[in-house]
Amino acid sequence: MSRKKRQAELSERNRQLLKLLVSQYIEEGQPVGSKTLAERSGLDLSAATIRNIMADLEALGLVHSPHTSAGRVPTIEGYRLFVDSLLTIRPLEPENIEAFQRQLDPAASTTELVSQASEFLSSITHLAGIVTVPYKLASLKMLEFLPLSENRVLAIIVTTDLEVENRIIHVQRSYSQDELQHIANYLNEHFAGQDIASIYHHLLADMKAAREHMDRIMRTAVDMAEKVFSETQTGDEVVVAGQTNLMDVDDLADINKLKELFEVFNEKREILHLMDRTMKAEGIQIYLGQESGYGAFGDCSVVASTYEVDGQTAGVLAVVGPTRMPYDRVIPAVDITAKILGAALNSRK
Amino acid sequence: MSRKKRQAELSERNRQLLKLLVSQYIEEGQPVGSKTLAERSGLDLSAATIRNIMADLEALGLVHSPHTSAGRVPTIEGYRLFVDSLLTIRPLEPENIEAFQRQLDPAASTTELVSQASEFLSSITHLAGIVTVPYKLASLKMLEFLPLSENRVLAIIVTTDLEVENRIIHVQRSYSQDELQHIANYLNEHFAGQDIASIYHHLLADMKAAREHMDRIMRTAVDMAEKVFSETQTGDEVVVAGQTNLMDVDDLADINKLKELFEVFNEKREILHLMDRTMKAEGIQIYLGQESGYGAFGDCSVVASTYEVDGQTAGVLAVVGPTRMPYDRVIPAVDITAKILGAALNSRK
DNA sequence: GCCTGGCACTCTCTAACCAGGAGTGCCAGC
DNA sequence: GCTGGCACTCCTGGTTAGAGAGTGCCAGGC
Repeated sequence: MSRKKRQAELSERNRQLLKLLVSQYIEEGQPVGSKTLAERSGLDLSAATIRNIMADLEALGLVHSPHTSAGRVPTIEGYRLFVDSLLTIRPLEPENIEAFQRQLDPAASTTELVSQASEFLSSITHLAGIVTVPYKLASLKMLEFLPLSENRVLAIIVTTDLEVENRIIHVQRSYSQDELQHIANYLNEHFAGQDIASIYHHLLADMKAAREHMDRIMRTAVDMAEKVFSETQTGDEVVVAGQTNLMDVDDLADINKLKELFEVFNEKREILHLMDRTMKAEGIQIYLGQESGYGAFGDCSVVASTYEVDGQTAGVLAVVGPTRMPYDRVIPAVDITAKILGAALNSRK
Repeated sequence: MSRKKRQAELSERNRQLLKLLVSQYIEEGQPVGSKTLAERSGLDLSAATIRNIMADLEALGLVHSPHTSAGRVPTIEGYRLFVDSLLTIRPLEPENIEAFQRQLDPAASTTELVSQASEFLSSITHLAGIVTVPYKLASLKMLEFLPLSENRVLAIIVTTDLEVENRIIHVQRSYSQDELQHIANYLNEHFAGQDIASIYHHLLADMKAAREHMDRIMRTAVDMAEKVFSETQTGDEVVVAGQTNLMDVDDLADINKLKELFEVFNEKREILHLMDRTMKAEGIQIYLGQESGYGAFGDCSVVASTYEVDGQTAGVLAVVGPTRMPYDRVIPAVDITAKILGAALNSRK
């Protein structure tokens, strides 16, 4: 009895049938029955045989039928096997890629590039696109302090990627414009051109080593810089585009589910978590349904990839859609977008 | 025949009945019939009499029945009359107001305050809140230029409301850091402390008058300032909160309608249009359904109000929800939020 | 002239029912 | 190991019937 094969090997033929079944289901959204499968397999097998095979696949937990007399639908495990080893990629049309490349303005700021990438992802897949802004990738161009009332100072940080960030920091006493200028000059001399991340670490070393030899102003300079850059570390921004595309997806017709999902997008916390996990991996990651570990992603899956700047992974970009999404298109879309975004960010160094 | 009354006066009794009908419908969401109305009117009239009156109201176009044997539902005109002259306001609980006031951080930046206001609106009404960031309200604290490659200059504008804006402007030739410093000094001397709007107008006058007497550097200073501030004029930012609340509203169950609506929120153009119209009016404006003139607002209505800073209308805030929304709560919510936001912005001058 | 109870009528809503169709599992035979 | 055949299950769509809600109109009363 083939039923005994259990976890054991899956014959090439059965793998092909599973592949067909999953693609078919992804396309039509309907449970697929033995007859259709027999017709389209090109394997010259009868429906009855297919039925036997299906029973095997079901025993392996790869497919399941919603009720006795419906066709089969892939399970999460079925999808897993499909995306991991059965899928044939359908590359994007060069026109689309070129259009995207043309549209990217090399003079634009980082956030703009990121949001263009997110838009592109969502428009090409008709799903939701997510891109995190690059993590501490920029280096410092200029630092500036402005006195505010009551021991507060406004710090303005301009980075080489043309972002301007501002933070209000609280200090021990109030400083005059001149003092602050002095401090800023000192810090600019030392840190301009360095990348933000290493400034933070460099700085700590400096501080401990040289503290004795500094005058009071220099010490406060160091203290202030620490405050400024420790906050800057948290690069928790993420740009979501095309959420509304998900409202067309009939697998996500349940308004309440959809609401939960949208709230996750707004909250951004869970998203960041997931993006963070992706950061640590390599290449394209696919989180199928509940696999992601977030309840609200019920029938949703995520195709994510890191992107690189300067040879280092700088951020993550992803597409969110129903588990029943055209992976053969979405995967290359994510892949190419990651490469192009990385290149665009790189070219501006 | 009372049917002849047409546009003529509406007896006090009939007005009361309309009021009851509308409130009842807003609460229950079901067409309301003569029997319920007779019971709750407190007027000691029989259902049959009510029916006659309803027929009159229908002839006046204030109510209409979805089909022969359903109760009556208010028309847009019916709602109009209701909100304009029948409604009894139910003020917010002081606890809620105080909680909001406590939560507003006077040290926060303008955008933060605005988005807190938007959050508050949406949480108190369980609908979507919209707040525009104040229009040219701030005055200039400091201006700074940084040279970029290829005739581009990064301008950083810090305003007294602690916003930091940056623009990339294109210039005729490239300038050195020193030249730019020079220019910035000149502009800061002249414009620091002035409000952004009047700088733009002031400046134009200056330019025309004094151009002859300036050296070349000063002239370019003026040119650059013009570029910077002309772009700054467009204060087209708007903060939307609680969109997802609208997904619970059963009047908006149609996913496609909802999608259109969400896209309007994302686009922001139409929203800004509407907010702009509100800017020009005074007090609370209510746009019922199609009245707003925007198709996507099909079954939605908007309760909007300007808010003032420094005695001048500075921006608009609004609640968007189904036309069948509890106006008696939403109106005071919008009203009080406008006042509190205005006060909070004012206190930071 | 206004209000009322009564009555017939209309329309929606729900449940129930009944094919028709699709797909299955199992079996016996090749 | 594959196949056709067959009985069975379950969903689907359309139809029907009855209940319920509300109406419009009418005739009669104050």
